[in-house]
Amino acid sequence: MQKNSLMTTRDTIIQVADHLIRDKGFNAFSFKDISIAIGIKTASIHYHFPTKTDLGIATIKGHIERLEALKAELENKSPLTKLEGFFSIYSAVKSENKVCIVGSLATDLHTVEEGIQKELKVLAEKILEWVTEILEEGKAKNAFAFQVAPRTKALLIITNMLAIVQLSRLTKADDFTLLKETIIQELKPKTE
Amino acid sequence: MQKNSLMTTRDTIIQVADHLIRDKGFNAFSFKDISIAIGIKTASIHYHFPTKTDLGIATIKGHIERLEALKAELENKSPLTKLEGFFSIYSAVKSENKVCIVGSLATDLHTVEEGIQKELKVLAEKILEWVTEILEEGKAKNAFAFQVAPRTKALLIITNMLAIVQLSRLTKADDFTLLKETIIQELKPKTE
DNA sequence: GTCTATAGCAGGATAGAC
DNA sequence: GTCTATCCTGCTATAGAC
Repeated sequence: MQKNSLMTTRDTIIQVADHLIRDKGFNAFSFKDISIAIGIKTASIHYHFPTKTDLGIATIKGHIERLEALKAELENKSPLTKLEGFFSIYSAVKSENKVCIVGSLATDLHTVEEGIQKELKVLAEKILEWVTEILEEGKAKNAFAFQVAPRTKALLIITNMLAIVQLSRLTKADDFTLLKETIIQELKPKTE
Repeated sequence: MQKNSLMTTRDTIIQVADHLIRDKGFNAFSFKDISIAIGIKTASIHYHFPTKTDLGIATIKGHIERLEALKAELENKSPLTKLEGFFSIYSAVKSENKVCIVGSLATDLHTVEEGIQKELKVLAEKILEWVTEILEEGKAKNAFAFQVAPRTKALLIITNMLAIVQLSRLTKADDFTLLKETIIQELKPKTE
């Protein structure tokens, strides 16, 4: 990863940290990794982020911002387009064989400071709310058919995505695409 | 966790390591943690397991053994009983607010040595095979109804379990039970 | 804002006594 | 099989020059 000249050093650090967390986990990445990746000394990283916790929080906040932006961008689109937009996040994750930030930090939850835990809970709730809304709208418009409560269906779909990027590191990378397409297919109303 | 006098020191170390990995992650637990938990010095742990990798491999092998034992124990039971047996693994995980060993190590996969990666792949494949078999049998006996291929349905169900123990650390602990019961309900054939 | 230098600590691992 | 003592490495973080 090379520092893009259009980005601030601060944002570049966050971007590299994000990739490292999702590739190796929060406890396995070091300031040295970032230092090497962007050609800056570790002491300089501390100027932008006094502690590793600060960097972790900023990384999660970045995800929240991008999620809000995606949601706003798709506001007037169809429920199916919205859901595909949500899935596109995980397609990008899988294309690099990384994992979802929520899954990565949830497994490390009991080792990170409270600031990170709190911010992660905000992100998880926002994801769950958005997918629930998409499913509710889809059902109301007969774009989707499912029997359980929208929030329950959202949990089922989110857990499918969150875990398949992890599990397909061990089974087959293709299993990601298989699940993504199966989920969309099963949501379509049966024409009888 | 206290050393049970009926267990060998070796097995006690594995048991503690397993809990630590699923609570904090492989990179966050230390020999010192085990040392404190069972009242033995870290150097003594190295007598049983020369390296941390050796301990990690032994921990995964323990899971494989218990999975095979559970599978054998349920061999002559109904598909529903088998599936509930599989879910009981995750109920136990969730009751301690820990996560599945597969998810924990999959997120750390790129930081562990090849021996651990290989053993984890064996475990993941065995889980996938078993659940696929249960679903195939259940469909053949009209105990379960589902539209997709058994292996695909197994992936959907396993990812639900694997991720809900992670995600419900952030949303609600009850979400685990909600998903478990929803999955069983949805598998039941519709009586029309 | 980035650097050099270093403090201070914790980790995995080993040697050798008992 | 467990102990004490220690090595070496890598980590987060800080001080102070430029």
